[in-house]
Amino acid sequence: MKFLYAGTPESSATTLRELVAAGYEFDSVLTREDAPLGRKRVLTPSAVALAAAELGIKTIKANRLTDEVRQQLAGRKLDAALVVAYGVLFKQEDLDLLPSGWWNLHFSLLPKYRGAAPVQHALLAGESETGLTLFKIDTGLDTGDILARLPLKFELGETAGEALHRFSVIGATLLAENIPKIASGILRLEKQNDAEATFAPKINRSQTQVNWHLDSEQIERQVRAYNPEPFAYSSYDGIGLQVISARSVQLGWQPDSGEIGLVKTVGGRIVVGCGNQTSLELLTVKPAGKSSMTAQDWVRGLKAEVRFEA
RNA sequence: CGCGGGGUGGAGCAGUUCGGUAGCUCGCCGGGCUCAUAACCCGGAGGUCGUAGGUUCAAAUCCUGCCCCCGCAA
Repeated sequence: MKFLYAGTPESSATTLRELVAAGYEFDSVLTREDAPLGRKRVLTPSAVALAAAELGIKTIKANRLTDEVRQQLAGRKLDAALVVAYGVLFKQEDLDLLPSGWWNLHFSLLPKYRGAAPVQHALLAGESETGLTLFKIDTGLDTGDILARLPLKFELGETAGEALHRFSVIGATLLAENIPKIASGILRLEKQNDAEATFAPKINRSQTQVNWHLDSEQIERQVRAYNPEPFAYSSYDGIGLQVISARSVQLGWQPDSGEIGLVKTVGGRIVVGCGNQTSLELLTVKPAGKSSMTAQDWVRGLKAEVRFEA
């Protein structure tokens, strides 16, 4: 049985490493093409490409399956593919290439949170629980028939990055358990109920600015969901500031509507006034142009009182 | 050459415009006060001012090259 592994980001690379460490072998890896990254626009391979190189697995880089890529895949006589966050939809002719099918590990309990950012959206929604779903890929967006589901709880204060890493490790064991089934072809699949579907589109930077009029609990969720990418941010006096970590607190200060966005120090802790008389304690922060620092350090260097643009 | 911010005792900042040997808020060490403390008081250690070179009687501060960190944009 020859398997292909397809994926792109860090969490997918984690799953790949775990599987290989557990003794599973892949004929080849499919990942996105190198992309220009950072200030210097250096052409950078994806996390999965790096992992594959490290593990010595043949790598095919493609942002979509062209005829050439299809020929390459066909030439390798693959049986099935495990897909973890590859970031590309497949056409029927792509799916037909592999006799035992393409299987996707998705980071939610489908049909909820279909799309690119399921963990982030589950956090935003304040879910205490989400999970993993392994399904057979069809031409829709996370609409295929389900082979296995595994519910998972978020840990207290967990960020999207932390959850993603944890889930990708657990995901490797879920895949490992099901690889024999896929290989045997003896499968019992369950259809998704499309009526219950919800969507988790890619996080857009325009939505990550903190709206201090919201309840602090809601803002805390955003801070966690947008960490480590792209981070919730706010600004004051034209200076941008990323909120790396924060938590909703009750410290006896009930900010009125005129104090929304105001930064105060209460008992040595740095607190921002939010909507409905709630307040958010800033823990770690990164002012534009600076490295990340504790909120205390940030305030220590300020010259005057700060009020965030709400 | 996409735009921009920054590198000053362990941390965050000031000082750079108008050169004259380093300051603030913390942390740390020691002592005191207190039932006690993240509070307060007293004392102390700790800095090649990113780096290389230049100008000058004198450079954190002026000039030139280089390195590193970061925000935006992509």
